[in-house]
Amino acid sequence: MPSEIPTMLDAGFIRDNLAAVKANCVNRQAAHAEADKVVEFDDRRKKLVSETQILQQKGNELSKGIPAEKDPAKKQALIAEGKAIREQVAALEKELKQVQADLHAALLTIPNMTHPDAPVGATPADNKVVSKWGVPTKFDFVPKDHVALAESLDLADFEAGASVTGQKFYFLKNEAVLLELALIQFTMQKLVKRGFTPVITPDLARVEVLEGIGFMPRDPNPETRQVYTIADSDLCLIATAEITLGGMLRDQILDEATLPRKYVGLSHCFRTEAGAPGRDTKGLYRVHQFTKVEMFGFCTPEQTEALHLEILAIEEEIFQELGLPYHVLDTCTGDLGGPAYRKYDLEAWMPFRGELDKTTGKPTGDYGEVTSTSNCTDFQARRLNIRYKGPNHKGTRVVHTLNGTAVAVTRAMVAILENYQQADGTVKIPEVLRPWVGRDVITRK
RNA sequence: GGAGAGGUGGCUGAGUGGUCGAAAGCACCGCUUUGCUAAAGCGGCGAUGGGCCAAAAGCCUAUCCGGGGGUUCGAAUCCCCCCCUCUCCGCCA
Repeated sequence: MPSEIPTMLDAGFIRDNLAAVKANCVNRQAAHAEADKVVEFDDRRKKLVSETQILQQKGNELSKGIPAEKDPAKKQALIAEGKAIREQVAALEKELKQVQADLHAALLTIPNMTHPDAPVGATPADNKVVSKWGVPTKFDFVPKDHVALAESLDLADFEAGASVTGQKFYFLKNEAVLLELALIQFTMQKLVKRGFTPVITPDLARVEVLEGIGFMPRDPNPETRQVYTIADSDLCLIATAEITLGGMLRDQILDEATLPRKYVGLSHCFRTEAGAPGRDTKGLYRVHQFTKVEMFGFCTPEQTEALHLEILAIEEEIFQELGLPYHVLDTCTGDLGGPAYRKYDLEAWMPFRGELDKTTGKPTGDYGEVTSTSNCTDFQARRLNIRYKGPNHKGTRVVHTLNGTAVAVTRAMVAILENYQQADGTVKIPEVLRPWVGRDVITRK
């Protein structure tokens, strides 16, 4: 058979664990998941495959005999018979192709399985706080939000961003520029010391790579499509370096001795923010383009849990060293994306998020997502066709992939500006960034 | 962007219509020989799907020579489209 279309979950796995898969789909709020269809299509596929193979075998044997046949009449008869077989095979293959396409479409509706300890729940409200660090910042003066700070300290130009590119684009200026570069340096240096290989990735990638990671760039509806596509090409602007870092090793067979492989990638990220119209319209919290340093790991199933916790620990360390209060959420089943087996979100304290206080009319402050880390097990690697070979098993096995944000610059900047502001309107620079920013405080020009 | 060359197993590389999944070499694994090392000899060594088997081992079978389509009883080999790499030229940060 022509090589199978790589699938997200393995159809055989779904067949063998149908009840568990269906229960998981319910927990994941995947109402449109078609697990039964997967089994049905896969049955038909198998049947067609073996029918085709029997015919092909017949045809192969026949062909083999033709050169030896000396009698011209008999030879012609054999050729005619071969022709008939070829036509039957072609018909079966056409049918098979359709079934494979149906199967693939059904498979796309099935999310990854879920870590047994992940909280079961429907909405973000069911995410479970698993740890907390620091104390939400209190001010003994009237604080400003980061937009006001950026304006008074001349750190960003949102009007110019809107004018040149559009709403939710921005120019960074002055210390904000140095802050971005400092955040990159701070995290890169840390990760390199931890054995991560630094990478600067392309900011664009092919549609197939996006799909392999779990994005849906072919979403025909521009109202819901999450990524920007480049006209007249099969390229998209990447939404995260997870896409390019995962794609980096696609179609490769890795040596088990080289696992786990850990990379830290720098890229720009582009997001249409479809489905979030009117949310967080001001400032840097939700923007169409930002810079991000991303961790990405390839490992064996045995290593996957430890690597996930390692990535989470690094994310926590980064925010501890930045001195930003945060908590960590264990993402509930209903809030996990398709590819994630388990996901932790790290949310930093942001004084200007949250509900408006009814008496003062001012925000009460809330935690806002700054980084996250997902263990995608073999979900992405199966589609990207990334496998490994080792001495203790025959053939190849699919690797596991994990990702985590080291720093998403704009979100970190929101947290820094708002938490580090002082009564005189200046903003202190977190200690660990000072060597790269080159100063201790951001002051009025 | 223009002209040319080329994409074959982990690597090098032969193969231009039929016992070719593919010579040979390297690498790798096993065995033998040899004070050790080294070397030599012999053997093994691709992926994916399907089937047999309780399962593993093993066996059988189909498909895969950059990707897709076509011609043919039969394609690595012929034709078309696409992608990629290399060389030269042009352009350019």
